[in-house]
Amino acid sequence: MKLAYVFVEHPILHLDHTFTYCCDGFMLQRGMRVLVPFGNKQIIGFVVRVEEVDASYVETLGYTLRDVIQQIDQEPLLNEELFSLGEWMAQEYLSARIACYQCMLPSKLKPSSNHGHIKMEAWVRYVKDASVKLTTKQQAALTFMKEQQEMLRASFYAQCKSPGKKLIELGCVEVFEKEAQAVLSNTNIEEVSVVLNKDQQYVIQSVQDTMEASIFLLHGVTGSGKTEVFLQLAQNTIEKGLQVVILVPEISLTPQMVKRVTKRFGSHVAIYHSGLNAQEKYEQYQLVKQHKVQIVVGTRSAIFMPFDHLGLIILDEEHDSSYKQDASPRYHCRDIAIQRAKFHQAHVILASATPSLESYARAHKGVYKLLEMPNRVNDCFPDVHVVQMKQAVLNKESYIVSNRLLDAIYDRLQKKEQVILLLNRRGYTPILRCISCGHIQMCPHCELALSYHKEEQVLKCHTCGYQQKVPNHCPTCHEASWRYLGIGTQKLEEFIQIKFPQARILRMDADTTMKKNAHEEIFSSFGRKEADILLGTQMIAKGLDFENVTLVGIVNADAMLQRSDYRSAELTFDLLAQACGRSGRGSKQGEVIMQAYDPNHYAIQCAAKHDYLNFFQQEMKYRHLGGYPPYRYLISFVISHKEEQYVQQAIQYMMRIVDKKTDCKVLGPATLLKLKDLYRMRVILKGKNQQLLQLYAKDVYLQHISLKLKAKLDIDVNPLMLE
DNA sequence: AGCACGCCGACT
DNA sequence: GTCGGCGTGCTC
Repeated sequence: MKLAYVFVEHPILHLDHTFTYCCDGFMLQRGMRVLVPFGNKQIIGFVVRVEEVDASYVETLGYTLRDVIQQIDQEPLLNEELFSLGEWMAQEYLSARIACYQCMLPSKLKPSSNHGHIKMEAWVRYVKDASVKLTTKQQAALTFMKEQQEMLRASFYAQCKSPGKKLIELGCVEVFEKEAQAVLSNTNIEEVSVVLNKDQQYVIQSVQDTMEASIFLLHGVTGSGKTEVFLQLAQNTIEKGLQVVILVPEISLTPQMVKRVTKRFGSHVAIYHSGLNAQEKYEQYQLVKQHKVQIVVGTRSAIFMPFDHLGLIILDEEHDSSYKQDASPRYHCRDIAIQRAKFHQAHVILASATPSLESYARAHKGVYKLLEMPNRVNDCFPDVHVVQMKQAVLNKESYIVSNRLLDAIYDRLQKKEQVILLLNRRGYTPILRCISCGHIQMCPHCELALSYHKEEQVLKCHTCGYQQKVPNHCPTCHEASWRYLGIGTQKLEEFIQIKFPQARILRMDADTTMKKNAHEEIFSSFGRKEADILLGTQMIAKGLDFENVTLVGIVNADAMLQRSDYRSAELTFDLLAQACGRSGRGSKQGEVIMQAYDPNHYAIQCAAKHDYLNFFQQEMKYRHLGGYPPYRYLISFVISHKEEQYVQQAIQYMMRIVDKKTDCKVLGPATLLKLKDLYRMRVILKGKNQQLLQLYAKDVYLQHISLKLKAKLDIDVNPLMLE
């Protein structure tokens, strides 16, 4: 008797073990999907092992064996490398194995009941010559098909019209079904003769001269020509017959990377990101699996593409937090990249102008090889001015935009140069407060103030999406007077428009980029100089290259510093440094103006001086004192439920377990803000030994499951956000 | 995650 | 006396 051990489709920890089915009569292999009975439902399972046993063994199982209903795949979906990667992820991030396998596959191949069907297309192919006499046109059509062998039916009809149909009737040409395939980019490969500068040559040489597979940290300032280095190394790798993956944080924000790679490598490139629909993703996936492309450019999930001879992994903007998945399995793309590179003996290049402290610390210790590109291609950094906003307000200047920044904007408008204004807050004003009683309008589902959006005349919750009309009267004291506190992108736009009525302004934030391709439209419109000022949230600070931009204004440079997160200084520095990189990329000198209430903070000072190393050293001191990463590892546990008492209960059980653990520190329990009607509490384990922490965490979740508590437990290994 | 089984309140 | 609430437990 043949048994199949399968994981079922539900990604929950207490189903994270195999279920055994009889699979006599099926040709099953590890890595195939099957339809199985589960309770009184039929669901998808993922086979991990097939075993031949004798009938007597089945008696000892203690449960009645049921039969596999249907075999879904004829070939395994995952190879051994990806299989063990999934297992490793489950251990590393304490998540259900099936969740790991699911996130490695495009949704059409996912072991889950709601996977869509693969699109088929009708094709025709040549079969045989005719046994009867053909007309001249029919003969011509047949000769044509004989040369083509096969083609899309629609194209065949368009080409050969009714003689073609006759050939099908005669059986000379037959119709068959074939999976729809991605059309490869037919961009003409641009012949380039790039002159590399010294830094670029040095980096390329260093990587190429390193024989054993290594991890490099490429620290290159914005505008230092990193992309050209990637392209050269990719070229070199595919010439050796190996595959390349280039990872970017978000495709919609980095259209220029895609453009440059496709220009250079044309039809050798697959693009993979969340903007594609399920069919498109499936087609791109197949391109890699069938070796039709050698290079993939994509976001986080592209790291799971079915490579089988990977030679180079590039993680651009490696510090970016979108590399971390914020749902289970909470993996970091960097970890996966390193893991896969280890298997393939491939190089990894982590690149950033502002590397994460973790990566830079490792490079310092020699775990990663540090490569520096300290110079800009055009050899000049923008001038940076920090405006002390306290002083500006005392001078009776506007509290939104100081005179210094207004003057600079005026100057650029005169010179027909472009301006980018950054304000990390969307909406009109973030808070609506009653003048007479001080009541603040809150979200009914979250413990957060609602933001006022003037355009739509509504109050929005930026966390859960709740919306309501602005109430006429204060619900507490029934007065009809509101005060609008703070400033968002809508209000900034209005303010700037009043100050500069002739200026053409583009606003870019979550509200203006709702629909597909909105990012690209806004960027390309700005690139065509259809606007003078681009203003928006942090999404405008990343990776863009507009040579006519000579002024970047950061309206509230220190807003992020007010957050309590241990990474707030790092995030502030990153944002400011990235924003500085947007100015003066062309031939003209660039300028950056930062407005801050606390201009002496080292994050602002270091960003203003383009001094990463100084920032790194100061921030490391702070992390050392506070016992934060990269000196310690963290694992966070969040308990949530609609009813507060169940959260309390689960936390108490958890505290009893973690309090007994040695060699680690327990932080909390801390009560988090209620979000989406869920009460939440968090406990953090902190320690020097990551493996030990993971062991403890496993213990916590096993006990949590066995106690059958109502509250939900969420585990995050190496959390990036503690707020 | 579903879903059936099981024990206590408002209805014909 | 029954219909149905959602609490508890199981799924190879």
